[in-house]
Parts: sequence; C-alpha cells; structure tokens
Amino acid sequence: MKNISKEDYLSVIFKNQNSNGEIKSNIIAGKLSVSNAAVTDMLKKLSKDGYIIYERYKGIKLTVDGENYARNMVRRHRIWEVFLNQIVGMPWEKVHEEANKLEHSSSDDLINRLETMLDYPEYDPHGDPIPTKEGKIPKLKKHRPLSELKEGESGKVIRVNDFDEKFLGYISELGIKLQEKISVKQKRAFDKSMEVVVKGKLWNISNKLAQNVFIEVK
Amino acid sequence: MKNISKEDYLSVIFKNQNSNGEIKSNIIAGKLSVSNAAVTDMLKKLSKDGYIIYERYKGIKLTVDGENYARNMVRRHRIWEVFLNQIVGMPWEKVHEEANKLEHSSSDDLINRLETMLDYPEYDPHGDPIPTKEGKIPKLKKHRPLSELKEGESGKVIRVNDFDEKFLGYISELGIKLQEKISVKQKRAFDKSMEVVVKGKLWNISNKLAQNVFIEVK
DNA sequence: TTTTATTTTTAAGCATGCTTAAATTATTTA
DNA sequence: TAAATAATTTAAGCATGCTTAAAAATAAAA
Ligand SMILES: [Mn+2]
Ligand SMILES: [Mn+2]
Ligand SMILES: [Mn+2]
Ligand SMILES: [Mn+2]
Repeated sequence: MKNISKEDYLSVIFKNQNSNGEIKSNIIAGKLSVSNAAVTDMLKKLSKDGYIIYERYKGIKLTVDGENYARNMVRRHRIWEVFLNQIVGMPWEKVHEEANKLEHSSSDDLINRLETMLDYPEYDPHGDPIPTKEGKIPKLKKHRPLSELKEGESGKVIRVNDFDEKFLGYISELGIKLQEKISVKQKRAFDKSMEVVVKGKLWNISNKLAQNVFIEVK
Repeated sequence: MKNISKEDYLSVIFKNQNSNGEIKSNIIAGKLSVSNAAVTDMLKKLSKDGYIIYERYKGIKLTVDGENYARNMVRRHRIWEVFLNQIVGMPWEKVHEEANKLEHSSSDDLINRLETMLDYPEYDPHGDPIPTKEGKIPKLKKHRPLSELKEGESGKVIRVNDFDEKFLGYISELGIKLQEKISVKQKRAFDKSMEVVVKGKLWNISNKLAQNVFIEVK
C-alpha cells in the first residue's frame, strides 16, 4: 500500500471500533480532522482495496486484511514511541507526535530490529499494549478513569492518553507517571474537580484531566 | 515546508550542482526518475517559494534559503544512516533506502538528539560528510575512483557510492569497506576490468564497480 | 552558417485527498 | 406516526505531482 492517508484511516478505525468492530464515519472525521465528505470518499477507496466492508449509510468494519494492516500500524507507532523514549531519551509527551510521522516511513525490518533492541516491550510509554509481529495484543489490566474514583480511594496509574502533549507535560509536573500511586482526598460536585495526593503532595485537578488518567482496578 | 517531493528535489539539486552551483533540469529528472515536464513544473514552484533562482531555458541555482534547506536534508539523511548502522545494527547496504524515507519524517529535535547520541559523527557509513547544525561540511580527503588507479598502485577506501544496495552487498562480500586497503594487480584494456587484492585475496572487478569505490590520494 | 539533434517548456489530462454546499437517508423527539 | 434533527453521501471544485505528446529554444554537427 504505502499511503499515509489510508494508513491513518485504518489506524483510527482500528483504535475506535466498538465491541462489534463497528465505527461511525462521524468519529473518523473527528479523529482525523477532515470533513465527513472526505471520509466517505476514502471509505469507498478502502472498501475497493479490500480493507473494509462498507455499505453506504450502513456500518463500517475492517476486513481481516484491514485489521491486520491496522494492527501493524499500531504496532509500528508504539514501538517507535518506546524506542524514542527509552533509547533516544525523548520525553513521553513528545514521542506520540514524532511516532505519528515515523510510523509511515519505516520498513518492517527496521521495526523488528527496534523491537529486538528493546527486548520485546509489551507496553508503550503511556501504558498502551504493543501488538506482536504475530498479531497478539498483550492484555491490559482492568482499569478505570481517575475521574471515577471516589473520595478516599487510591490506586496505581497504568495508562494515560497520549495524544495531547500539553496534558502529558502538565501531569508530569504533578509527578504523575506510570506505576505512580494517586489518592483521592476530596471531590467537588460543582465542577467535578478533585484534590489528589501524588508523592505526598496535594494537587487540585480538573475533571477533564482526571478522565485521561487510568487507574488499575484491584 | 514539509513536502516530501520538494525536499527530494532540493536534495538532488544540492548534491548534483556543479562548481558554479548550477544544474541541468535533465539531471534532476534522471535522479528522481520523473519526466522533464514534471521537473519544469516543480522548478516553477520552488522558484515561487524562494528556494531557487530559475529562468526558463536558463540555469537553475539554489538561493541561500534553498541551500540551507537542502543541506539540512542531507544532514538528516546521513545522520539517520549512521544511526541505523551503528545503533540499530543495520548493514550499510540497507541504510540509504531506509534513510530516504526517515529523512522526511523527523523533527529537527530528533535529528539533534540522534547526533548527540552518536557523538557528532563527521561521516556517514559510506564516507560522505555530515553537515553540522550550523551548516559546516567536514572536508573530505582528496580521493579518486578506484577505476583510475594504475597497475601496481594501491590505497585506502575512503568513500563508496551508497545508492545501490546490490553494489554495496557485493563489495562487502569482497571484503571492501571504509579504510580497507586495495591493491591493483592488473588492468585489462579491453573491458577495463581489474584484478585487485583485498585482505590478501585476489578478485576480478568490473570497471563499473571500480568507478563507485573511492581511494584516498596520498 | 545552416541543418540536425538535444534539451526544455507548454498543453492537456489523470489520480489523490481534500474542501463547501446541497441532497439524501437515518434517527430522535414530540 | 409525523416532524425535526443528525448523520451521511453526492456534487462540484481546488491543489499537488505526476504523465504523454507537441512546440519552442538551445546546442552541436555538417
Ligand atoms: Mn501514541
Ligand atoms: Mn502511546
Ligand atoms: Mn544515502
Ligand atoms: Mn550514505
């Protein structure tokens, strides 16, 4: 294939499909910041290429080929993230954007070499699982958004959303990182913000922020 | 800018300009494997963008902006090559093609990090000089093609052309690499092939091959 | 210098991936 | 169920980067 746009569409479909493997064209347009018309256009092409099953006004679903292609794109992306973070020393808030470009520009051979160098990591720097060459996806421990914890509860961070550099930079300042323990001291009903303790320090965080940090369920 | 095609055109112009900084549209088409019409098209755009000075049927010359942009592309390419070869362990015959893709897909920040990791290399795996961040280009020792050596002469390899994977794979089998000594035992006038000794072994090599290996002039 | 060959440009057209505006279909709400 | 709203598709158009074929300019040969 070798086509940046198509690869991006497939990744988005893969990452946002519901439990039945379906997705609305709506969502795709939003995630890719393109018009709905552009999505319809591309869906026709992906369908013709055999990557999705598509009927107008009906659902969108990846074929086996499409699923494989998309899973491999996610693999590329996350292996690059780990590599940039661990080997190159790039902070976790910058690797997502950089990986978004590199994922389209590297041979499978290179990706496999990076993976070997990294000793087959299972998770990326934000806690997302890395599909193996064979297509297996490591299990994520059960988790829920920090925003859903009640007063008095606490738990370990095991995943954070990685698409907003500012967000990641900010939570880093608060000391929030993977495996770090967070305790909820107080919740304010009026704006859903909460007081949390990280490394002995007390912070007030917004609901929006808390929705993007995920805590392991024990 | 961020435009793969334009970046490729600029690189080709930079790498193939003559001593007066000029180049024929002809050459560009050849190097990029596109039609002459495509080149004319792109020259107009590059000119409008301020990267080249261009007058129809007259010469083509990089502006200062164009020269800077192009030099930086060469820098990106060669730093990736060193990185892939030294850190990732990819053989020298594969790094050129991989770098050709990566060079368009990495931030300056990433390139600078790679350079730091590599401790500011001056030459790429094929002996080509790597422009610094400031635009300085390390001097290459005086050299000439192996094909021009006379019978009985010998010398050290200091550069090889890197664009043909097959060629590099083949000379690797002969034991030819940077810094390796090669002695010319015999030259055949009829096809310009030569008998050379590398690491004590005698090989017959074609003129075409010998034109792509460069020997230091003492 | 005149003819011939080569190089470069123009012209017309095509595929890709977008856009906005209008039309159509599906879903929700009353 | 009917009307209103939301989602999706179609239509027309634009920029980019190519193509081939024909025309024009330049360079080389006779
Ligand atoms: Mn990411
Ligand atoms: Mn990630
Ligand atoms: Mn190269
Ligand atoms: Mn090289």
